[in-house]
Amino acid sequence: MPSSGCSPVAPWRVISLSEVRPLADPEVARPLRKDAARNRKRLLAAAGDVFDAQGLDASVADVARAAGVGMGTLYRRFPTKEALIDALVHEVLEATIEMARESANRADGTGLEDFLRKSSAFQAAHPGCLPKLWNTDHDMVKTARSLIGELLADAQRQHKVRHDLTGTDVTLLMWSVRGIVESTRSVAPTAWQRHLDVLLAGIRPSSEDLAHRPVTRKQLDAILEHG
Amino acid sequence: MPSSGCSPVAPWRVISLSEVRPLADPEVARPLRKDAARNRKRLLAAAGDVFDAQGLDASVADVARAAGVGMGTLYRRFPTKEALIDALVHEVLEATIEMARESANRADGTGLEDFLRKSSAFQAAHPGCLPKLWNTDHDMVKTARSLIGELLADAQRQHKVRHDLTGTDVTLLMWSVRGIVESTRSVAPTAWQRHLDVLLAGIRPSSEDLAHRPVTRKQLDAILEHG
DNA sequence: AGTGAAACGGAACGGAGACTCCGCTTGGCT
DNA sequence: AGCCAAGCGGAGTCTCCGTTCCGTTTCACT
Repeated sequence: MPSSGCSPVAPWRVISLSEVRPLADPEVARPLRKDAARNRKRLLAAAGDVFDAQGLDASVADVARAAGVGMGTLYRRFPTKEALIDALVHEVLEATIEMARESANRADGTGLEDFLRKSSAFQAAHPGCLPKLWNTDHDMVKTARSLIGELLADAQRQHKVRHDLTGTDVTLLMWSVRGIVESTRSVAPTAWQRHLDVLLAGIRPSSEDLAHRPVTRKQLDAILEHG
Repeated sequence: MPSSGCSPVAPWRVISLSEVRPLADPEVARPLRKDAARNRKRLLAAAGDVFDAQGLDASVADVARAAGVGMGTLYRRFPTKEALIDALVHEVLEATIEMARESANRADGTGLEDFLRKSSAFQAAHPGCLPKLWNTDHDMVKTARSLIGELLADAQRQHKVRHDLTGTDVTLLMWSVRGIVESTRSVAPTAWQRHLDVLLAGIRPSSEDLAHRPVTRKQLDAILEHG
């Protein structure tokens, strides 16, 4: 069947799938059909809306309805509800990592605070998947952590934050903001800003050290496993 | 039917029910039969254990089994799962209020920090009902808030905490600790202490005010309504 | 235009869990 | 001792929700 005399473009060729299937497994994968790709985007957008509004307990049927597709479509694209949530988490983590990279460009010691303010704002704008944000997607979480570690080190070099602060402290700080966002978003959507003010005041240099020992990295890793 | 010639002690008399039925409605109520009172205590204890271990998603059947009673017994004592949780919340809030009163006796400005450390420790020891702690039982929550307000005022008078801190800030602070307890209890049950260290550092007097406006009392009240 | 693999919709399934019902038991009173 | 309201256990009901199945439709390639 040599139609045009050459077949350099086999039907199974792999070309820039990252745009269409950001979560594709490492095996050979076909690009999605146009309608399928469109529905995948709709589903993710709808899931974000629905979970933002109702929390992760919202039913997948609600998501499918909001996306204007049937259950079958949803489940062909995301094999379980968890996979759907993971995809949302993936997006938020990706954005968070990007923000950490941008803040790192400052290198004047203000990157950490800049990052904390921006990433908190982003999370406040995407509250739906917050409960799962730091309990999944091990690799991205670790990437984020190491970037945050760099931001922290820089801030400490420039004497912008207390010397006894650790990376795990900063992680807890972010979880703390997440908790406030979750608790207050319905009636005081910007309350986290005030809370972050207090936290930032708490991490500034001080003559007296924090009274208790920090959490170890290993302990936080354990949360990822059986979160 | 005058059996003993007098009936000063009618079967419906109301005597010191608070011990047996702390949540009894304001209407006329009989004391519980001995076995019923015993089972009520067992149920509350079991519910605490089960929810502490598995979270509020644990099934009521698990609670009944842990208490060694049947479903019927559980539901005669607590008409819904929510009522059972409310009873637990009630206990924790009661203890919290008591702690606030004790701390207030200091009146040397250290009461607030003392209260925050003790109540956090107590909550960390009873994590099961934390998600509902501040969303139910309006009256007790308001009592707690006003006591906290007094602790704060005293601390500010003695220049132990920053002058621009409000009662709502302290409330958010407690919610924040709650979030950290919930997130870390499985692998780092004392992590909240370190986090509280940071928060306490953040509320100490400072030359620069917090950047954002505090949440209003009214906003926090709204959370109680439709939590 | 024709074809078939991929995708679609939504009804049906299965399991989990909150809650109810009812026949049996027991504490507390006379 | 005897009565009976109160209490008890736990099987059964009902609803909700994640997931699957399958007949129909649509894309994409020839």
